[in-house]
Amino acid sequence: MSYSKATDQKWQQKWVDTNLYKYDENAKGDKLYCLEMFSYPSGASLHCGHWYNFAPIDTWTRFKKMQGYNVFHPMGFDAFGLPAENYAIKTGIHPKDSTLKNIDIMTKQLVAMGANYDWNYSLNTCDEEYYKWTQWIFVQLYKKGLAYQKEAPVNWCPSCQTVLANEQVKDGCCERCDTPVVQKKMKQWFFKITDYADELLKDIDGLNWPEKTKKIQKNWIGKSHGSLITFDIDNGTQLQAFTTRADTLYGLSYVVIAPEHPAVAGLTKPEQKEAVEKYVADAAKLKEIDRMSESRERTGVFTGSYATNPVDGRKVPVWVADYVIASYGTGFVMAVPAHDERDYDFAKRYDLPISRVIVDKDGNEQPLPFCEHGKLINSQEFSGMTTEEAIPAIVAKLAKEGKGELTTMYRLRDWLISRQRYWGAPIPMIHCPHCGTVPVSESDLPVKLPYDVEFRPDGESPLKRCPEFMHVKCPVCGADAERDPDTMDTFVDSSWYFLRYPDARNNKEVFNKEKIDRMCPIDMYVGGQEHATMHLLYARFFTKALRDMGYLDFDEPFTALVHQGMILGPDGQKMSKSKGNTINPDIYVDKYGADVVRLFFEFAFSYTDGGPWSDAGIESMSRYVKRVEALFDKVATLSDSGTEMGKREKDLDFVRNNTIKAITKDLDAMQFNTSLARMMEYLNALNEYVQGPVNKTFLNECLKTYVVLLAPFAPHLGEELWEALGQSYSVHNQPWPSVDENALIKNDMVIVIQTNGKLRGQFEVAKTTDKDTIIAMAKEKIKDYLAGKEIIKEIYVPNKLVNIVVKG
RNA sequence: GCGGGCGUGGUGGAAUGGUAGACACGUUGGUCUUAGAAGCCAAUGCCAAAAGCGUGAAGGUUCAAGUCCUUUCGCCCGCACCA
Repeated sequence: MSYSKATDQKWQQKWVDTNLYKYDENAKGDKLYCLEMFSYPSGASLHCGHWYNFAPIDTWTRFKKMQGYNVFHPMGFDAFGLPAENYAIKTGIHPKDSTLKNIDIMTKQLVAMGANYDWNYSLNTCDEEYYKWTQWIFVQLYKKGLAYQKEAPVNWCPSCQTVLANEQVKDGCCERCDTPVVQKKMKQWFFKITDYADELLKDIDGLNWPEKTKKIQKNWIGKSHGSLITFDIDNGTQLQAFTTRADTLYGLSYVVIAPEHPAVAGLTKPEQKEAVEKYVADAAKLKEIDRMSESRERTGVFTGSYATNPVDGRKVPVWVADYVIASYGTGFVMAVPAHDERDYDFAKRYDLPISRVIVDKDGNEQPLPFCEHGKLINSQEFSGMTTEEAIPAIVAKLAKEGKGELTTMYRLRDWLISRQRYWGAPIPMIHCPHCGTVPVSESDLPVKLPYDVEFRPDGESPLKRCPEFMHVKCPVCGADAERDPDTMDTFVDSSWYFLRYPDARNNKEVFNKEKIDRMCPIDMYVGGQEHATMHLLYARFFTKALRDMGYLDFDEPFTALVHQGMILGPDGQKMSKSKGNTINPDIYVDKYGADVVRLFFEFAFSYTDGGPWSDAGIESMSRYVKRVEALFDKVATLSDSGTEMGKREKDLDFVRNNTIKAITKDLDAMQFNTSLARMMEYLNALNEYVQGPVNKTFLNECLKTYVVLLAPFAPHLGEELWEALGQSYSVHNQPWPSVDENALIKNDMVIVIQTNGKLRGQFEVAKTTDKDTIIAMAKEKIKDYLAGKEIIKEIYVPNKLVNIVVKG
């Protein structure tokens, strides 16, 4: 026997011929919906990251199937997106053609991996049959008031030539291409995810997700408790400021408005006009990364206007300064230099008054700026109160005049989903000169993405240059109208794909409600951590919005979540073409077979950590496979020695059952590496057993157990060995072995001897031995250590150890 | 700055407060071979070794600490002018 790629092909064919992985929703067993994040059909082929995500989870789902779960495990493709479009611009190959070709290649490779997906449930987001429903959901969100258009300063990536969502900007740069992002004022479509901020935050606690990911989402949503305070401005208007420190209001020195704030022009007095306009224009030119820079000095200009402090009627100047962000809170803040670092710096720079109104808890004057909570001074009737007492008290006083309220603010902002690019789902909206913006009739969906389009990016959507696409009749009044030329962020496509899988061929509705409620939520979701604030947040929002519209009945899409680690290059660096340290798994599949590559990924690291690729590691798994085969070859030549079930057999049976027990537990927790370590130990025990006389019947049982345990890890080799044992197809339909607890009961136990916690020796005794005897035996064994020492205490941990506490 | 996480042999990595280093890789020696490779056998935390010392460092709790607590250093990640 010699496992190779040919073995893979033999069994892959048989699996297809026998429909082994066909999902039957009526099959018995508890439903288990397990999903890996679907992949983008990129250029060449499945890379190590895909393998590491998919192969171990394939093992896990096989294990769960053997345990009796009715496992639903589909796979699809996140097929829209910029890389295909950029590739098209470079090579002239149409995104649709390259994408469909890549999907075909990747599907073949997933089959070659030995994955157990039922392809009848597959989907692909660039398919009309799919994006029809993406557009349908957009229309439902629009009707529900959760999709709206707004002119706002947005993040613009000059390289990708499109706007980006906040979640797609990292350190002021485009998450995809690392180009510094600039702010641009544009009319764009948003999804009102902020309506769900509170629920998205609240429900995180109930999720079986990695704590870190939960924390990242909580921080991203960023709830903070504070107050809204209304200021009268001397131009007759009012402005609201959000603050967490209403207790410092008596220390107010000035107020600040963000340069992008629409009220800036109205506040600017004629004599300040030139300076303010220049400042606002300069701020607009700044790249996000420069504006965020810590080393930058805080600058601003006086608008000429004054605001009235609502608690004491004093007038304070209104400044415009870019240290205030238009999109957080109200874009207008009260400045208390004595108790805020930023305001302090600013006041120093522009020589604005600084007055202390907070002392520490003990009444001491701390150096300014003092930003901690404390006690109020110089604050009229509130003097002497603590920060915690003063905030509600001051807000209550303001509330009487309608000028204050306690409130919560979120960092989360609405999700900008328009993209000025071609390769995405068109936004199903029509702009009519008479009726305004109206949705496409549902019966007219999908709005098909035209094939022949000049998709060179120039800051405008390529679809704008396609008259056949743009010209349309208004669905309300029938007048000549225009389509929305933008396409949707591809994260929209992936925000609901997991809801489509169970009913992927439904052409009447987005999905059947009864079916989706039965199949969802997803019991186990596996994918990269980089989606913590993007995909995972958007998908939760979609689920809740669809629930509120009555299309489904659950609150959260992903009950449990696991992030696989990352596979690095052999040099320990992140794999990248520019570093030349990429590994193509195909080469190794050809040379060693898919099972060896699977085993390497599963054995080499703990799943959530990942680590560097290693040729030696692959080689070692190949040797393991050869050792397994060698054992089976050897046993085939052995004849029964006629031995009874003696000590050697009992010892082997112990290892067998111990292996079952350990692997059942470890695999459940996705600890593939330790599971395989147990398999190697079991193999070593079998090898030792076959050195001597064998009870062939018993040995065959042990080998059958071995193959059944191995099958989820190495599905092709598993079939081959199962066949070699003369068993009937398929090993993957075998039940997961159960532990014979009797076999784990040993007559003897090993007692460890310690003095003061230090190891001094060990011995074996019968399990029935009583405590006093064991302690006496232990003392006898280590009498040399005890000589001349005083015994203070004797500790016996049942069945485990004796610790003698000594002095001297 | 704030918030998380992680530091264990030459390497990847194991260890419900109870034998640290499972299982592998590598290395060394042996065996086989004309020779090499592969296999197989043995050894392998440090120290020549009895003893002793060992989980980034320093304290503490405990009969017993990689594991719990405090301080500290280093690395990684998330957020960051969020009012």
